[in-house]
Amino acid sequence: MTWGRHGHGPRGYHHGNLKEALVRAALDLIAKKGPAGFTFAEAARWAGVSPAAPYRHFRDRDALLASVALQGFERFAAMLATAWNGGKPDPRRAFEELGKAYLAFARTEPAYYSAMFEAGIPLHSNPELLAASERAFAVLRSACETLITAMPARERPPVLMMALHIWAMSHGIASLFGRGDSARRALPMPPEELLEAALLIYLRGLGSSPA
Amino acid sequence: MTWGRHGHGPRGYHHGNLKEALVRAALDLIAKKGPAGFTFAEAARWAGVSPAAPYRHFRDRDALLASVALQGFERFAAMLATAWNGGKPDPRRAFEELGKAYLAFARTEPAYYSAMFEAGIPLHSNPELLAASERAFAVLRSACETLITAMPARERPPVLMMALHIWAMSHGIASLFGRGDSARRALPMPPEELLEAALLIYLRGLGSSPA
DNA sequence: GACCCATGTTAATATCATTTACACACGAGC
DNA sequence: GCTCGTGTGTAAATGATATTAACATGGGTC
Repeated sequence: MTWGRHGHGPRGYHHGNLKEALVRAALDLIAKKGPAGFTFAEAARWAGVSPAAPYRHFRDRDALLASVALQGFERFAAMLATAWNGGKPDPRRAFEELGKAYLAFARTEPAYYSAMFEAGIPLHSNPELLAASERAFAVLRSACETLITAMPARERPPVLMMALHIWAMSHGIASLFGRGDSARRALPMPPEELLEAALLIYLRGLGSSPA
Repeated sequence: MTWGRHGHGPRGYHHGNLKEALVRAALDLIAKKGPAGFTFAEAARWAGVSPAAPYRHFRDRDALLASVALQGFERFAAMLATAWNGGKPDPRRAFEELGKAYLAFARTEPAYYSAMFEAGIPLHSNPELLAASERAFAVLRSACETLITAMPARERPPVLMMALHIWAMSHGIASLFGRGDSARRALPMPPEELLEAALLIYLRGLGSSPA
């Protein structure tokens, strides 16, 4: 009962999958023209339905964007969790993988990333969205927790602070330098290395590394 | 020859200051409804001219946005330079002031900040804009240089890398947590403290701080 | 004092978001 | 098998927007 609907081939009066198709269409359009260039009507066209059809599934344009962001946060959390992999083989290496995964997501899924962080969607207006973003952040936080417990008690920073620092650094690098073609600035090194170096320095600053 | 033009009082056929008035109007509108909600027509209305008038001064909507961003980068650079103040009274303290100034700008001038970093304007399409952003970055970079020269030769990191790290961290905190009302997340501490702590840890990680 | 050009205006086109009234179709119940 | 109801689409209408083209104004120049 699920077609694919990319504009080819006829279909009945009912689409069968409009909601999902619209999310995918939004992704493609955002990827192509940025979150601002994305248009409700064009998403409908791409899904092969009339301009009014999307309103049966989303209250308005922002609701569709929020849906994209929600799915984005879910995949983001999953990708981060996979990279962290419970801290194996060892926390430090897993932590590096986590950082790489963060940038990889921003680079390979710029549309999701845009919807999540740049579309200006108020997280607080949507409990599901907020919860999904919390789940993604929780991965980072728990990774920090693991790293912290491996530190001498005297050096342990507040978990939340450390997690926020890591997140801010990752997000900063991702949004300033981490996008494929629309990178805001030329870099002397790939973003991954920049982040890796930052994490090393930061962790050393916490005192968790043998000089 | 410069009025104020806020919709009050008559004016002749010519405005006299349209270009500047439009930039200011754009600022107000962006502040009020985000860069996406800003509309060319509304800016014209606010300036008291017909919807077509702005086209005499800006190629299109994006050009106006770029103008706002340009002015933003200029003020940003000036504000950062003032905060850094040549590294006085001493580099470490001045560096902290620099960080605070970064966040203060994002908080007190969210409209500029949005136009500069979130409106999706391609820096490369506009040499002036690129140059202005370079000037702002140069302040940060030169501050890093000063701090680095004060470090033991053995510990000195690459200037550019350090500047990029600081910028990314500041930008990350500013965009994730640093906006007045639209803050994306509740924080256990003010953004300024979060950034200050991050900078301390980072600098310690570089080895520039006496343990 | 006539003219030019920068700067505004009006009018027109095309596209959007969004709403309302209407159409179809599949499934529940008979 | 038939009928009705609800979930999904469609068509048409409204009001706003971006952008362009043709026309208007008026201050400054020669």
